Amino acid sequence: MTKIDIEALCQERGLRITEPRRVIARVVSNADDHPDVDELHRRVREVDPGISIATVYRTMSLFVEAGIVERHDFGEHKARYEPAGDDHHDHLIDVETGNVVEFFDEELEELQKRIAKRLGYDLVDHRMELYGKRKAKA
Amino acid sequence: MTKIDIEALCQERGLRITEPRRVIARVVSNADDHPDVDELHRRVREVDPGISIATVYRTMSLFVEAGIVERHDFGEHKARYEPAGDDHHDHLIDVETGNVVEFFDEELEELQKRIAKRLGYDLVDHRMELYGKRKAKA
DNA sequence: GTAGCTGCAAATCGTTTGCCGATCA
DNA sequence: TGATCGGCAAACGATTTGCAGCTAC
Repeated sequence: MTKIDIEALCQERGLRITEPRRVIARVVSNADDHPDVDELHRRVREVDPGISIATVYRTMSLFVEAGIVERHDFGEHKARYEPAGDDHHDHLIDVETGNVVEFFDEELEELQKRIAKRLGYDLVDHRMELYGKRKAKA
Repeated sequence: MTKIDIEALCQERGLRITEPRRVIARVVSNADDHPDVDELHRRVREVDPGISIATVYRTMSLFVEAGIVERHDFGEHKARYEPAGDDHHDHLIDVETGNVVEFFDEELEELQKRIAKRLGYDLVDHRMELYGKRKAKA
């Protein structure tokens, strides 16, 4: 989905543009789901079987720091990633299938800020996941 | 805070009431913060230095399953616990001190259900944490 | 007495890191 | 060429588990 511009990314931080980084960037860019590291590694190896999982970890950290990828923790004790768009959104996880549905709700965003404020804090970040069961089709 | 009735708990599931369980129950009951396993273990050992961390883990799982303790993951990659009251609440974590503030907001609860519904799901559970920075005192 | 518990240490799982040869600017 | 990289395997931190002895019932 979101194209990752490694060239620019590396340029502006004096990093090298290497084959592994190119491949990993492409894989993440193409992901329209929320793959974990193993899944990313699997996809990466389809392109270049020599890339190690350590490199996937290192590169993902790089991307997260650069702000072009978001790391999530959906309570499975392992990281899941998605390309960071400019659109903020939260997640609803289907408890039966593990599927992740993205959503955005302005009212929710506002409410959160208001709650933080009421408690004497400025909202810096938030984590919000809904866990739901698909409603029976009517 | 919330008194844990191990006698009853063990009774109804055919478990033994042992010294370690008694001690751990007391420590958790007395906690008015959100201790992690190491902290629990430390407190437990003040009462009985022989209790191992494995037992703390095992017993906490027991309590969580029994629904008398809640396990949280505030994004530190380790569990934090609190006695489960009948009052549901969410958490705001002070990003500077790590302090946890509990809060409840009816509007928020409603909104979450509404959002899930809108997406075609019945809300089963939710996780919501606000991360805030204390506002400068006026 | 015996099934269930516990301590200990080893195993697991996701993730990080030290080392050293390989590679890109 | 020389600083970065990346592969490999060892290290790590939280948590779990196998085993063998202990204890509540």
